[in-house]
Amino acid sequence: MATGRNHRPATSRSRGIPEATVARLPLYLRALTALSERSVPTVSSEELAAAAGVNSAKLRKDFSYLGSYGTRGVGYDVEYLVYQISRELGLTQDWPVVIVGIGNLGAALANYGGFASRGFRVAALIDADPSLAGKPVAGIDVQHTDALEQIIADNGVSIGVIATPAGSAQQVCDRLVAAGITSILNFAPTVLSVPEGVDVRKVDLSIELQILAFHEQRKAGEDAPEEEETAPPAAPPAAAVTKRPGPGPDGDVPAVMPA
Amino acid sequence: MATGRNHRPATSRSRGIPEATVARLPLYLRALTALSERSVPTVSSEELAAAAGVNSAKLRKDFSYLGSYGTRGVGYDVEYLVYQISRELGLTQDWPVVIVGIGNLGAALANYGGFASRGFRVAALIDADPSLAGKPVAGIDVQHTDALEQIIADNGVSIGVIATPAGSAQQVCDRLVAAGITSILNFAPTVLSVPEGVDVRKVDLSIELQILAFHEQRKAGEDAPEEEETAPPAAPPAAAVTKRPGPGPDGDVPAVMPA
DNA sequence: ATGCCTTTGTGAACGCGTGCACAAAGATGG
DNA sequence: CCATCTTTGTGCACGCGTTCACAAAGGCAT
Ligand SMILES: NC(=O)c1ccc[n+]([C@@H]2O[C@H](COP(=O)([O-])OP(=O)(O)OC[C@H]3O[C@@H](n4cnc5c(N)ncnc54)[C@H](O)[C@@H]3O)[C@@H](O)[C@H]2O)c1
Ligand SMILES: NC(=O)c1ccc[n+]([C@@H]2O[C@H](COP(=O)([O-])OP(=O)(O)OC[C@H]3O[C@@H](n4cnc5c(N)ncnc54)[C@H](O)[C@@H]3O)[C@@H](O)[C@H]2O)c1
Repeated sequence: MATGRNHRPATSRSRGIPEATVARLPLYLRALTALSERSVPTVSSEELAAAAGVNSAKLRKDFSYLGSYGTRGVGYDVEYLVYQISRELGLTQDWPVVIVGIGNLGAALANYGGFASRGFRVAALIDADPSLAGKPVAGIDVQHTDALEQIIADNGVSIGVIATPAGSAQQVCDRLVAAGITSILNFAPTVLSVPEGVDVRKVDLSIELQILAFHEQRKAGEDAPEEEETAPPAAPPAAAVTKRPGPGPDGDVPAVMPA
Repeated sequence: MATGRNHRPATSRSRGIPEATVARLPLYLRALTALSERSVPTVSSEELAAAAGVNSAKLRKDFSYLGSYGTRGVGYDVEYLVYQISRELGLTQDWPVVIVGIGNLGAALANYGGFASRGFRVAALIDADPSLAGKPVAGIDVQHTDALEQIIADNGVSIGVIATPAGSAQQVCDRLVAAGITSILNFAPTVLSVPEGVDVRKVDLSIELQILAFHEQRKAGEDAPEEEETAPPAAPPAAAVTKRPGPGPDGDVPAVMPA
């Protein structure tokens, strides 16, 4: 996932809904919404699971955390389930969101229609660049960072999106938190440190690609076991390479430099 | 994660590196690169773990899967570790990447500098819109979808990025796979079905926000324990007769998929 | 060399998530 | 009302991931 991972350890479970289940609820909701638009009245766990790309047993267990909303022998009422999941996710209310850093990515996010379609409303676009201030992006005037605190307070914003360069991310984060933001979606490739009670999720394209590259390399290595490294293994750390776990993934073993 | 979760179950483990560890290696690599640029020679697991935002024991265990690259009493050699992780992730070679769908998001991705900084090279930008063909984005001419297969074959591309609307994603995916792509990063809000051996990771902004909203709602609920449901819970499933719910319950989400 | 101090590497315990498999529940038909 | 069939809801087992805690390893000073 492109999704953040380390969330909250296990402070107090929110009424018994596992984090892994919460992460899948939007997936189910999307599939259910599609069914709803096709006026499908009911759906079985098997069908819905296929549409969401998960195991049917997992789906049923997930739903069991929400309550017994299905009918045995029939399935789940689509409309009813859409409502229940929406309510559980807090989508029956409107969530004003501020986007900070209106560059390439920030502008794309502002233009993204998928925002509004789920109860998220772009309350403001904020950038530190004075030349951007006042200019409209996606129909909303970009505002200067100076007004950040005021905007958040006036609109009761609790969710912020950071799309600034990595170097500014922590600073922006601190200001957002100080202003009352308690949930942050971070696109900058940095680890943000936040006080207790503030949720941070990160989206890091670079990490996703690197994970793909890892598996890609492994696939290639299986097909062609005879692979030679291009660059020399660099200098080992002085004289400390003591042991190696059996045969490495490929033949490359760093040369042990005699002390 | 914003990252996809369900990866490969346990087909054939890459000889000992857990998926969770692989997902953290880029994080370590980023922190190590920063240290390297500051010419820090060695780093302890405690320091590095803090920089990467993880538990130090976890970091040490992660590294133990790669081999014994540390020195007890001292720590890890930064340069050496950078190389080892880069090699493990397959970043010592160049990975040509194609981006399909050069709209708001695709253009932002094309302009993203973080691509090239890790060995990923944008080999081509592809879009179905004829009016885009030939126009330069981020210094690269957009090419029409017709040339997709040829581009992939000519450049030996194995990683593809999908940034088209959801409705086209599966179709684009199928073409990519048929052309030889074996790793896909999907930004479209759809479940892609791919044959065995093809890796898919998804980045879904909407899902991330919904997860944040869930926790946000819970925080609010804790502060105000006396909260009664605002909207009536809609009609229970009741009799599952051929009831066709015309106008859905008021709690129904708008849910309009952007075309 | 020897002893002390720091830090790694890892065994083991634990908790979470996943998936199987099935009993119970309800619908449906006779 | 009963039989049968479908599908839910879940008990249970298993494997993965996380974390603790500590012995071993190495550096460094004496
Ligand atoms: N573009 C992508 O596809 C992409 C992909 C993944 C990650 N990212 C990350 O997202 C972030 C933004 O990327 P981008 O391509 O849009 O960069 P960009 O340079 O185009 O935009 C950054 C914007 O942030 C503004 N900014 C800088 N400091 C600020 C501050 N302190 N307060 C408010 N605004 C500030 C700048 O004025 C600029 O408009 C970067 O951290 C990048 O690494 C981008
Ligand atoms: N913009 C965002 O911030 C954002 C965020 C999250 C997810 N997404 C998703 O990313 C995708 C792209 O978003 P966007 O805002 O860039 O949309 P967009 O409409 O601006 O761009 C889509 C592009 O894809 C091209 N396209 C359509 N069908 C194609 C096909 N079959 N083959 C090749 N190209 C095709 C279109 O010509 C267009 O240029 C969407 O699925 C969207 O839901 C976007």
